[in-house]
Amino acid sequence: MTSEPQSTPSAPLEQSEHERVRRNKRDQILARGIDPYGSPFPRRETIASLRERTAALTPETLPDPAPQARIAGRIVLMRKFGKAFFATLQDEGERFQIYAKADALGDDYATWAELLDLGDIVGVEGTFFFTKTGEPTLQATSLTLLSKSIRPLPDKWHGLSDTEARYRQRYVDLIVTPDTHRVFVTRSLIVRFIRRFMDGEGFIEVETPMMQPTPGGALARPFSTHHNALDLELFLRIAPELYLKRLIVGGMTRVYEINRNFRNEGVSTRHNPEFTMMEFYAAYASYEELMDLTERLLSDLARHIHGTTRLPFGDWEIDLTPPFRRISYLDSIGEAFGLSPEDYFDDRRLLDLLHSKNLPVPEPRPGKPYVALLLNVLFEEAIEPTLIQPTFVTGYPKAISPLARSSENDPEVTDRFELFIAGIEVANGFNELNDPDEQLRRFLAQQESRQSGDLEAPPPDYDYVRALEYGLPPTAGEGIGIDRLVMLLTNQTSIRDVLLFPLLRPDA
RNA sequence: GGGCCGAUAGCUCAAUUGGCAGAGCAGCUGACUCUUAAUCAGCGGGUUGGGAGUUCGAUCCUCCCUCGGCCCA
Repeated sequence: MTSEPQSTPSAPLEQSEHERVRRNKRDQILARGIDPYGSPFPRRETIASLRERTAALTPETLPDPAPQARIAGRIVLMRKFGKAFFATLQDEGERFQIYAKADALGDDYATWAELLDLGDIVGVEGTFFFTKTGEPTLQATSLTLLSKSIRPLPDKWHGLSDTEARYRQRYVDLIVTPDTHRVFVTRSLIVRFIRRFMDGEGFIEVETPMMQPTPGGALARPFSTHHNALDLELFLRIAPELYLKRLIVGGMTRVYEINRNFRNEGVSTRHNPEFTMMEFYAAYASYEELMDLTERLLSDLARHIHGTTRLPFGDWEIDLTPPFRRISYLDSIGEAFGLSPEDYFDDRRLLDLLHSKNLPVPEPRPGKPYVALLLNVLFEEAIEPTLIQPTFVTGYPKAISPLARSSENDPEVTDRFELFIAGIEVANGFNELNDPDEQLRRFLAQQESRQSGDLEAPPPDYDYVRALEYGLPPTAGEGIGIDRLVMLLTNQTSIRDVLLFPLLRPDA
């Protein structure tokens, strides 16, 4: 994988001066018999480890002989003098200063002083010491070029602030924006913690198809694809729900899956066409138990990540200390607009209300009871924006919950909750419908909406109905949006800032 | 899909009532063996996102297009 001595750019005329200069330096390095794309650098210590190992030392307590170290990283700052230079190496987001001087490195010194650039990746072996300003530093006894960088890095002080460039060239963003690196490390910690938590709650992690012949489990338009060998139309899943419940039928009583869902819809600061969800199902449990579990998960998670359950998000401080507030979907609307329970499903009354409050009147949609759409406008306009502190909303009307089981107390509503934090929907859970005939009726109703033009209504999944016919135990299930959770815990107000590679149109 | 804003050197940003496009960093040359956004002296670097129009003259005004951001649906 080493290159020829001569520069072989794909588009020579488009090379910047910087790139020409760097390619030229690379060639000079080759001419001196050094591979500019060096071999592995074994037994390298991370900068974090070196820092930890020397944290307790001071210039007065520096032992003799001083500690030796062997580190590697990208040169992000360099200060050259005539016969010596300092460079700052970056490794896993951590920085460490190295010092190289002519009388210690001999002939090599001139090569490196002349031919190293910002952005080059080097390995350094040397002796730990403190400079006279007290900076912990590694004085190089040998220096190895591990990879020559032939493109200049962004401004060492201002970094990369062009949002588009940060998303398109995330690798550059990760090099120069410490916060970006921090967010994605935290994301990893969050997912790891959630897995450990779920394992501890007796769930087992499973993986179900991402490519499905019948997309289901949510209301959304799918992406479609094609399997050549089987000549089969397939859909990227919009949810794993129907497969996970098949597993409950099969006797796995507690399962979870953390994986991608794909929904063929627009992008916004809260939506990306592919996003990560955790879905989990617990046989014999109720949605109330899942609310309790969710409270424990989120508060433990916040403590694990932040050391506290209070965390900053945008202009707010979110308090994840349990218990979370719980409100009723219908009653919260009723209270906000002075409705009595007998008005909740009264089209005329709700329409008058929308007009009098100057709220948008929804277009009727096939297969959806109009009253549900009216209620939804009222909820989204008046209630959702007020749900800053974590709040469980319960008692959703049956009409907008096609997979949830009806409540025993009130057949018009379902045993369902949604969790809102900072106005963002973070979780959605309910007691699962386990009556196969009722499930089939709902599938067929959705098929009718589909045929009359509702592209979000999924087609019937007859095998799923068959599974229910074998008997699904009473089961509660929940989905938690991982990206949105990461946003909350890392104080990022755009989902693109918690996705390494958010979807963008191809570069012009 | 609609509204508003943006795209100028590798990066971060200026500028022009429409008149030779600038700075800092980065780069190059030189000086410098404890700097840390090193410093000092000098030098080079531009299809002003793409296209069309108005004009003697467009980075600037108009229109179309591309990409992005924010808000709304």
